[in-house]
Amino acid sequence: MSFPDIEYQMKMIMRGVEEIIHEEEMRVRLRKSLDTGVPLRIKLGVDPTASDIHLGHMVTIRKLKHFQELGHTSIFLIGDFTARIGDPTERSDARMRLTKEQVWEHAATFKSQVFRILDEEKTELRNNGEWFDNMTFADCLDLAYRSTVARMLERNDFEKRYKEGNPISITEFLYPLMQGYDSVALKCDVELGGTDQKFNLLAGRDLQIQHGRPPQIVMMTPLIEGLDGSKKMSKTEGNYIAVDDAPEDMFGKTMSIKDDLIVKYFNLLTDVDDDEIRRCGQALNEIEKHQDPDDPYHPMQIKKVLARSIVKEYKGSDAAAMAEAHFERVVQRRETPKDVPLVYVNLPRMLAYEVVSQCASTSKAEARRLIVQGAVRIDGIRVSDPMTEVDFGVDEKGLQVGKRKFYRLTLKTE
RNA sequence: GGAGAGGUUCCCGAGUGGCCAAAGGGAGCAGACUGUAAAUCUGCCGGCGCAGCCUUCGGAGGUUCGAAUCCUCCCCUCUCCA
Repeated sequence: MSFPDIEYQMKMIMRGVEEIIHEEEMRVRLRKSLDTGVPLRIKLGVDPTASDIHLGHMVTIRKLKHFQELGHTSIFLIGDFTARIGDPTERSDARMRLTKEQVWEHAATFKSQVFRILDEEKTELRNNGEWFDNMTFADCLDLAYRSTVARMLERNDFEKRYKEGNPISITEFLYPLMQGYDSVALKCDVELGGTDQKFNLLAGRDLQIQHGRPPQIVMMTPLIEGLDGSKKMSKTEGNYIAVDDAPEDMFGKTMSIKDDLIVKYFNLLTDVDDDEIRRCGQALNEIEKHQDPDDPYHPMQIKKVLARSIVKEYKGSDAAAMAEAHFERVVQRRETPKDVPLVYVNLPRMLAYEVVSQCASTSKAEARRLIVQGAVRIDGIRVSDPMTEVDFGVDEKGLQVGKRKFYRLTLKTE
């Protein structure tokens, strides 16, 4: 196996990396693999605690991909076992325990999402149940012996929870050790993670040394802010763009990020080259010079480029183009989208709120509110009385609820 | 094992016998505005056959005309002592 020269590799690897421990070790490792022709082993572990992979995960997954493209061995580790304990990172209270079944369900959907980006052929897909499932209690004690309570309490998450009188389960103390042991078991040269993972990542180095192996290099990527613009993108916050989102949603959600985040998103989620990103950043700092909406450096145009490249990466160019057209049509021009789902109704005449409740699957109270608030249009005409009667004749009726939900209604005929 | 504190609607958190479907904040939704699904402002924010009724304040019983609020038992969490 041959690899590109070290400086080229470093450039690829280091893009968007916030911290590396240690850069010099990385060079030494790369040198060695270049000399011996043996690829490095790069690990990224993800616990299947939820079924959606979102762009926050993709920052590290894309990094894994970069290594893969350079010819190294990318290991995607599914934490099927650790998911049942829960990573205490950034938690303010103990996690709910998941059952084995839930975990496997999530894991299955993970794979399909991850391999949109990673080359399945070249990826070493592992799960940590491989070694943890068969550990004896004695093995477990041996692992626990490797650290101390004081070390654990050094961690901010724990210290804070402890001080605030929130519960910390003993198993959560075990978590960093388990993640670290993954690195021992997989003989990792490098482990990737977000900056919030520092403690867990470093645990891997300690354990590797204790097992007489060279410590892994730890590479941390920045956390990416979600749609609310301040909190980190996460399932819990609901501020995320999911890999499985429909192309239009993915595009629209990207368009809704704060302007300040554009450059960061470019850096971490696209392969757009550095110079171009710099030009965009420059333009965003001088908005007054780019007031013409057709100017390619108008903030909205820049954001469209971003949205397009993100959607393209996961859904392909055609879908990206369609998503963009959809955005222009529905959001910018406030027109009805092209593909409106057809919904069958059972009765020839219904009250407006019943129609809304049925189609948009809201409660009836919610439907009434929406109507009163002016969110509902039937055939383009705003309906403001929930008790308005709607007749379903031969023709379809168009229903709009809020800005983004559209339905075509037609009477079900046997 | 002993002593104390606490578990409230999606989340945080107020409420200690009727005025409580339960303050306030966050999230969410809607309207206006906008390059934008941003920001801001305004409104909504348990359900239903909706001026009324039903379900909710860890769980199960009980007291009372009436309970998130009082009593009993149970479950869970935290703190201190051992």
